[in-house]
Amino acid sequence: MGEVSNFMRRPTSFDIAALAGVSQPTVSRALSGSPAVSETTRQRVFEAAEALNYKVDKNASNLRRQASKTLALLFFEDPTPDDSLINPFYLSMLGSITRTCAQRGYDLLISFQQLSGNWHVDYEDSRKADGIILLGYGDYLLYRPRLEQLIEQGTHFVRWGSAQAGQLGTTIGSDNAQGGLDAARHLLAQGRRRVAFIGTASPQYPEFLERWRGYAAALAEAGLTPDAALQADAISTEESGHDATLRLLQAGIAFDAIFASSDLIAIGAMRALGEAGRLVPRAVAIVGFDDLPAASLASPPLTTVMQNPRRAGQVLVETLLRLIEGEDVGNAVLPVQLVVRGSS
Amino acid sequence: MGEVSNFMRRPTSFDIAALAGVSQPTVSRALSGSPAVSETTRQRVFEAAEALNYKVDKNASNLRRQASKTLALLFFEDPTPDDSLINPFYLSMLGSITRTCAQRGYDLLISFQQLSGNWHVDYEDSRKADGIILLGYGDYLLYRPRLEQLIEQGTHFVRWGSAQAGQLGTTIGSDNAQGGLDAARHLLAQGRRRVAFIGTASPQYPEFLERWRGYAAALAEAGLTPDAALQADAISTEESGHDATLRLLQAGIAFDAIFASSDLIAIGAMRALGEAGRLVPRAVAIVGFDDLPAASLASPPLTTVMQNPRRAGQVLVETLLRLIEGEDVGNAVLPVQLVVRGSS
DNA sequence: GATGGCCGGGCATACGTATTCACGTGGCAT
DNA sequence: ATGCCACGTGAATACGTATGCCCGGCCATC
Repeated sequence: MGEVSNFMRRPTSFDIAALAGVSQPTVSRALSGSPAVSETTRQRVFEAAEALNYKVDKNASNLRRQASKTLALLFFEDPTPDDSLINPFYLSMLGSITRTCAQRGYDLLISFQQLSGNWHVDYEDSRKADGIILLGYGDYLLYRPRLEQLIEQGTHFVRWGSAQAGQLGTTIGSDNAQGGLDAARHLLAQGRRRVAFIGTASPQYPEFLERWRGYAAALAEAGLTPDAALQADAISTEESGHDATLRLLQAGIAFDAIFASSDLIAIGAMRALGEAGRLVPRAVAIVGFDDLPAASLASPPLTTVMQNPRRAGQVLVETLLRLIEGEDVGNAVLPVQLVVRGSS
Repeated sequence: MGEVSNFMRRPTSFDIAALAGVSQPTVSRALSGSPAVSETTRQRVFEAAEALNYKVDKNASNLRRQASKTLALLFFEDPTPDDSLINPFYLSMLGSITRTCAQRGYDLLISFQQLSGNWHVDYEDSRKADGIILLGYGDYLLYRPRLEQLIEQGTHFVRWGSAQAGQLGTTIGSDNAQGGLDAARHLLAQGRRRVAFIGTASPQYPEFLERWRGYAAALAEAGLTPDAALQADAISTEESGHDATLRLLQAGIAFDAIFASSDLIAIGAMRALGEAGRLVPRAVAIVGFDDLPAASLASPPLTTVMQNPRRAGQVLVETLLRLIEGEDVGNAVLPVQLVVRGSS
């Protein structure tokens, strides 16, 4: 009884209207919770929709409303041309972002982009998304022109990055300077005096630069000045951290601590130290940045500056939604927290 | 010159038509590469579209074509009610899935679902997606009714799971039995005779069950029979693996090897062994399953059965697309590979 | 009992593209 | 010169929902 043929085409709002004995517009109003429809009518409509297993056609709905109730998340992977090496920190944001989206009634489109390629960020242009979230440690100089383009087109977007003044677009980021300060202070408080910095202090990577600034400020507090010989360039991969540390070791530079600008770098550094027979933390104390899951699994467990990916995802989504609603929102800086473990 | 007012509404295909001196349908045909339009006309249309920075409105396009060129990816998280603990193995599939989608011209919607909640898989019903990918180690008994529902509705979907006969829906999965066989054979070849199994051999978790079967087969080859005392239940978390191992230790069961049914379990087991002062691999050799990034970072580095997430993602997407196109496709079993490291 | 206001709901239309159908044009063969 | 066909294109319409406008009826007020 009541069995609906599988070969019948999908029901439309007209079918519901007919079954409920109302007009199609009333169906639309009832289902979208318009106050213009009485409770009894709404009830009838809901029952009819239930009976026919009716679902609003989002394409038609979006077309009419000129909004998609969807956000797009764009990951940028740096120059890793092969694939699959996604920064775990971003991945752990992902959960939080999708959840916040869902909670606010938005769907989430996801896409990986090569930073180099001309990313046709068509998502908002083609009305598939109402706004865009940009994620990726990347070379800011490559980013910048694209951001200008987005701004010019009036696209709604937020970035994860260094929320300093002068950044293009609305930017959410951790308090990198504070993190660098905390990390270096901690190492200095352990009596370390030759603290190496592995990462880069170039404006190409504003987040790393901020971390370096915090590090430099901590040194200054202790009456020290940054020593260029104690700094080794690395991007945020385990390999790069390993190689940079190796260069320091081979150059014969004396150091008793390392502040690595990311956990992946720190893990690579620990591997290099291990290979060289330098004990952690006895000979070299080490602090990372991010608090990846792998940080607590390393041996010894890695002291690190924790970023809060859950909070980060929430703030990104909420800021973007406010932007879409036309609010005038500013950048946001999220607190970080030093987590002391065995490596320091 | 040629500056377009920012206040002009988005251009439509009519605007392009007017500029190119053709009709709107011709614009549609030209842009979608229809052979029914001459090359010179196509050229004019492309130039006009370029000039006005025109982008096809996907909502209108999808509505008309009755297809969205979008897939939906559903992650299921087991009973972790808090959040953010996503199985890293799935995350590394994610990259491959999005890339394969992009390559085939599909967008990807993503969503996290609580296995317990009544997941509204409206994506295909509401025409937001043409098909669905289901991902998640989950209690199969909870899954099953939902799968039945999906099948009944005629939804196009593929699952990652145990691709054994009797599974509902098209299923892609690793060769779990072979992996278990390889892992246990390897341990036995090292001369170990008391090989514990940490995981579960219940039909609720068919993938773990398959791994157990491989393990049991290897024991049989060596003339041994599985000893129930050597098996400890665990789900795929570090915590659960730790606790299960602790139970074995406290029960005073003698064992000289562990086959853990996932890397997270293995890492937890190694922590428990470490706390108990049992050396790995001297006292206890251990093999995991998955080859998470963390596996090679553990100390000692974890021997494990590698699943190939890149290949997995590709096969999932390609199978789903063939399903959508009406092809009659079967399950697929992907090969695994034992990676021997320091823990065994 | 008449009138004004209000509420619920119907009519018509807009959203922007894809597709069907039909038409005109040119070339070729008869 | 005429008929046929193929090819390129335009006119019209379909897709399914949301919304502005308007109308009819009900209740309250006088």
